[in-house]
Amino acid sequence: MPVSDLTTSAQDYLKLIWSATEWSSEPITIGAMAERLGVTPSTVSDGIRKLAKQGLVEHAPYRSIELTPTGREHAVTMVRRHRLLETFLVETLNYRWDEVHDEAEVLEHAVSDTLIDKIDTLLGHPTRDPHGDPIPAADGTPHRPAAGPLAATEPGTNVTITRISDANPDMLRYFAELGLKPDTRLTVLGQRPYADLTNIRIEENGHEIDLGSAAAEAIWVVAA
Amino acid sequence: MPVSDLTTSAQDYLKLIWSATEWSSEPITIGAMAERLGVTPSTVSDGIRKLAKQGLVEHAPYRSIELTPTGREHAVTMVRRHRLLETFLVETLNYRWDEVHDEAEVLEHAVSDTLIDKIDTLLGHPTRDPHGDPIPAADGTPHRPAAGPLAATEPGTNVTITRISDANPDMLRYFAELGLKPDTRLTVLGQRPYADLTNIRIEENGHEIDLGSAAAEAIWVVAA
DNA sequence: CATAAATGTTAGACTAGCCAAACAAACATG
DNA sequence: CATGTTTGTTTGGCTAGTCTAACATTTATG
Repeated sequence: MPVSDLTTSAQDYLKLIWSATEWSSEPITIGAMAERLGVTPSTVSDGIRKLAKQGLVEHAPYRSIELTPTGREHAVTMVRRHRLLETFLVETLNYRWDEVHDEAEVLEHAVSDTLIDKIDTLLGHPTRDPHGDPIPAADGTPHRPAAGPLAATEPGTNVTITRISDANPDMLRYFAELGLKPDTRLTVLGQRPYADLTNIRIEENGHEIDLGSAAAEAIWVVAA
Repeated sequence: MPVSDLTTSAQDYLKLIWSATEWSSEPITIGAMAERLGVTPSTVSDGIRKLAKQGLVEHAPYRSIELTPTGREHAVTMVRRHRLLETFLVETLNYRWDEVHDEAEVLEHAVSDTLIDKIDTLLGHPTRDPHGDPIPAADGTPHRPAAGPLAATEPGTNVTITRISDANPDMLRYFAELGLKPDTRLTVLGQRPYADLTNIRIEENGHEIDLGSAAAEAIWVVAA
């Protein structure tokens, strides 16, 4: 069964479950899903039960949610669509990287596999989207760089930004103004846990700034 | 209310009603709509009643269907979306002109106004789609060339193809093989109404061929 | 370790789109 | 111009997604 035979909400559920374990590894809860999708927990509970009946997730009532191999395949397909679309919107249609998330969120349910292939070809098989997130290959193999959040990086370390969460467009605009984007090099000057601040220097322009914890959690880095 | 607030089926209904009067001028019937949309008449009857309640169509039971000004505005927006998307798929993503109809049919419900504007800009504000159909401007003004179907053209006339109906992809592929596309010049050699055949010469390559009535109705021409 | 708080599930109701079958109006023709 | 055929409408039923409110289970804590 192709992914396009799933309802759009089933596609959203699978993608969300997969995304939750892309960077952390704690499985997502019904409540957290409801929160992210903007629906009530009862809706998600019901939806998950239907996905389980279709063999796309494993779920015993009141217990955790796991993707089956088939479910994971569909989820990765949706993530691939989303990230290729984001890249396409930026590269080909002159969108800014902070504008593409919502547009891709809708388009990913409407595009055909043919269109995705054409985009992939036109862009030369890109491996990262505009926020630095890896684009899974057509065969579904993901590649997860050994990155961690800026908030958890030791002071004194030289790092390179790998990815920036695209969840909050306002935050993305702020990062863009500061010159923070994938591949930007930073030095972590200090962590002040009680103030929830991370102090960094941006090597490209020498600016020293403080980031709150929401920001320092959204930026993922690897040692330079 | 923006067009994106309508359900996708409402968008389809409005577009279809508008399209029915683009080239002919007989208003469409419930039955014809059902046929084109692949649903039963009862579904359409119900849908039209809802559109009337929203002030998008005028419809007294058992009588004809007319778009209100608001309804027409939304319909033209959808036609504009469809034709710009078709053009974009051909120009930017290397689709063939016979492949784009179905893809655009789905995408037109998912794209934002912003995306349509970006496409329009990228393509340099095109005025015709790959099949020769006029693309309504953003302000909704359509432009309808003084064209008529090839089937109704006097023998001996020199004509230029203005548009080719995109309803049937197989037919489009056949036309493409013959070299029939917008701006191709033809001479109508004869009309044989009882055999339902139109005999033409393609000026570009000198070929003389017969077209059945379905084909000769799908090709619209103007005197050269 | 019993109980309260947090979390998840079920039940019943609503909307939108669709269908089949029963019904109503309009139209076409003998 | 009356009647039968064609066309359109209504009714009741189905699915999918959503909600609220009632209920059940798990977890955390006093």
